[in-house]
Amino acid sequence: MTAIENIRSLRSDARRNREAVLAAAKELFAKEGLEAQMPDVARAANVGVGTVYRHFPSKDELVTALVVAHFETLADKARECLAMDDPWDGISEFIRSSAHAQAQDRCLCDVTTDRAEMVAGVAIAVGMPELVDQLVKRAQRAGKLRRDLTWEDIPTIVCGLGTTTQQLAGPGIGRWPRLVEIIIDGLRAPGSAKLPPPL
Amino acid sequence: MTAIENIRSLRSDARRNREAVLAAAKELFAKEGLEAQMPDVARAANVGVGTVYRHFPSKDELVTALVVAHFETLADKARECLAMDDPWDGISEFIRSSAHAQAQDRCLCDVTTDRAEMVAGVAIAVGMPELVDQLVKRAQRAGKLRRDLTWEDIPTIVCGLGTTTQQLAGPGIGRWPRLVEIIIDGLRAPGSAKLPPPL
DNA sequence: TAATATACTGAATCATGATTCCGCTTGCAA
DNA sequence: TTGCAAGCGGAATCATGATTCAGTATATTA
Repeated sequence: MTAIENIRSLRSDARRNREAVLAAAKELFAKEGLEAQMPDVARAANVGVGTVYRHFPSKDELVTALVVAHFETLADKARECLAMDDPWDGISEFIRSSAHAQAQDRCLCDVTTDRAEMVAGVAIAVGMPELVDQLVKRAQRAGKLRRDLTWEDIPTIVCGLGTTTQQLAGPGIGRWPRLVEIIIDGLRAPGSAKLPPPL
Repeated sequence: MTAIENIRSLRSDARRNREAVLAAAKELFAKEGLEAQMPDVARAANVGVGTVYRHFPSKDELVTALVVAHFETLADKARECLAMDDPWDGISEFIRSSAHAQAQDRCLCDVTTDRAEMVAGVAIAVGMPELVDQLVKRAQRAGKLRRDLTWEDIPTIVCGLGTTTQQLAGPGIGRWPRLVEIIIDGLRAPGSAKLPPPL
């Protein structure tokens, strides 16, 4: 059930292959979403299907591994944002960067829809809720963020933006980062500074 | 390729069955998304699989029929909103109601991701772009809506909100309509009226 | 009400993709 | 340098779910 236990104990070639599979999977799933096929992952990693399965007993486990990696990175980003001087820059930057990550990874989008519980579990495991809550509270204390926002609203906003932003991109590609900014701007506390009305 | 041509020319039982299939499909797909299975649709409609296929040559066509129905309704809603006295009430109400519709229909969410071109085609066919553009321009002329918004931004916002709103609902169910309001509020033109800061 | 074109049913068939499995390699400890 | 446990490859197998089709039923119409 569980994937290979201790990576250190792996034979050198096995370790190498494992990395190759993860890298290939990350890229392929990002591009094609959950639809990406195991044989293709194997091919992309220059490895047989069997090898993929040796390291990740099922497609699900492989996907989960990717999600875990993503959230670990995201948690780092959150800590980084928490350390920024300006609390507003903190959350806004966090939202911005997670939305971008989401928008660049089709699999992440699919997964928040089709494997919601798994994703929630991973997010909790890396301490996301606390981190985001801190980002939110901090910005609110500073009077920069709308008071009626909860940390739970953040993933919803991020996923929503990232997800559709990516799909509907076809016609208006390049326009979506702007949309992210618009939404972020809309989250400011009513009184707080706002860019002057454009044009 | 095309489904049954002239509904009028159908035998009475055929017409009845067709309706039953559509109704069953609408409900089932809304609940289970694109994953819903044809045999289940048949069962739900009290009909054999063969009958489903007689009316809709493929799952794709069935789904398309549902999407068309949805957009026809949405276009009506848009026209209705265009007729409202206050231009701001117009788009905001339109956004609100489409987001809700989206949030209530898992299939709609799947489809905007997996069949983006088809959806775009249908939307264009019912005249959505023009309608939304009018809603946007009208509100902007009245100074109520951010000037940096394009009609293309609206579907992105609506789909994003609706989609994730629905999935991540588990924990914070009941909180999502509020989120829609927050986003809508963020779309106001910088100067225009805004509710006083809550609490 | 008889003839027949329409429609219906659902078991059987197909297609797609995940997963297994077994004979062959290869890193590495002795 | 050997021995062999750990790994590998990839054709074969399974599972799932869409789609077909041959036999049967029923509106319709003359």
